[in-house]
Amino acid sequence: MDLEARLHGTSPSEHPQALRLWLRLLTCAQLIERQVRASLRDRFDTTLPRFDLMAQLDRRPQGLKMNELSRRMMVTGGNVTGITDQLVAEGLVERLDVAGDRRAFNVRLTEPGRQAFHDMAAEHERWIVEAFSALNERDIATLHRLLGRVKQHFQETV
Amino acid sequence: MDLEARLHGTSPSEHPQALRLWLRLLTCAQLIERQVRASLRDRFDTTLPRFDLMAQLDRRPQGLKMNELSRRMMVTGGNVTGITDQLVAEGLVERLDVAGDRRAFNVRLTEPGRQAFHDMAAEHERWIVEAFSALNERDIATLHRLLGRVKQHFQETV
DNA sequence: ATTATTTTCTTTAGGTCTAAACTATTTTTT
DNA sequence: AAAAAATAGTTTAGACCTAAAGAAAATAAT
Repeated sequence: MDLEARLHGTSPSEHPQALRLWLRLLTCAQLIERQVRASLRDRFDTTLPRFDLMAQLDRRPQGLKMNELSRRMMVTGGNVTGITDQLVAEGLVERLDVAGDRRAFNVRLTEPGRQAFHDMAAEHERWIVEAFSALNERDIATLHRLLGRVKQHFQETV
Repeated sequence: MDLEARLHGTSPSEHPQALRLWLRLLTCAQLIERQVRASLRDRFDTTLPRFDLMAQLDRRPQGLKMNELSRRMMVTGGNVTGITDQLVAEGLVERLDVAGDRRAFNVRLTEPGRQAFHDMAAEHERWIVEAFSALNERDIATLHRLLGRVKQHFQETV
């Protein structure tokens, strides 16, 4: 019983296939995201936004500026401020002054933060692999390619 | 610039394809959902949860009970209470007593609510068709089928 | 029949997110 | 150089959502 239920009982042609696809896409995303959130909470006592922010930082030893984090995480700046505050309070990331711009700073993982992230990331990866384990490599590649077209079209036209 | 940015600069094999697929799926869902939310606000001065609740009710003239709405919308009961309260206040839905169970009631679209929903739904459908317009019918069917497997696997194992 | 359990819905407390207003700084224009 | 505009980040008000506790009614167990 989920979002797609609202289409039950209608003839297949009554709604465009695109609408059915949208509800299914949303259902899949919500199911997986919900499970990841619950697991992060149960296993590591943390949240998805915190994990996401650390993931963005993991590959940049020099850190990222707040607005870069905001763009990459697809959330508002105010939101990044709040999440960063939490992580700073826990000692997992730090704010560093940017030379030549006193408005900005770089946010960077601390060493404990990097270690904590790696522990979480390894497990997170297993959850995701499991979530898609009904598909073989070829199916995954197909999905990835088709969704790539959706994403590109969206970014070109909006 | 989006969620997938966190994978840039890593070799393709460093992360499982499943992880790359997950970030792309999430990005697509967020891009589309965000656009739908903004359009619902700009065009109809309403929100996605309100639209979703009305969509669930549209096909059931007799209405749905709160817990049925909660399951179908994939949100908590308390949340449904709040959204329903708003819609009742606006005269778009109504609570009706259930014969033989004084705890429950059916939530049903009023006639103005049904009309308002149909107006919104027609436009909503166009937004979604546009969002997936980079794909042909066959691609859409493929995506729908593969995501169906993901959904089914998830519901079987979790 | 009475008690215990379950079901249905609401309330509460708290976390998350957004949009918009705000502060401080930098860049551009004049 | 001074004013205007843009940029970086924070704060605020409010909508949304959850988990957990609570209230009322129905069902099951004894």
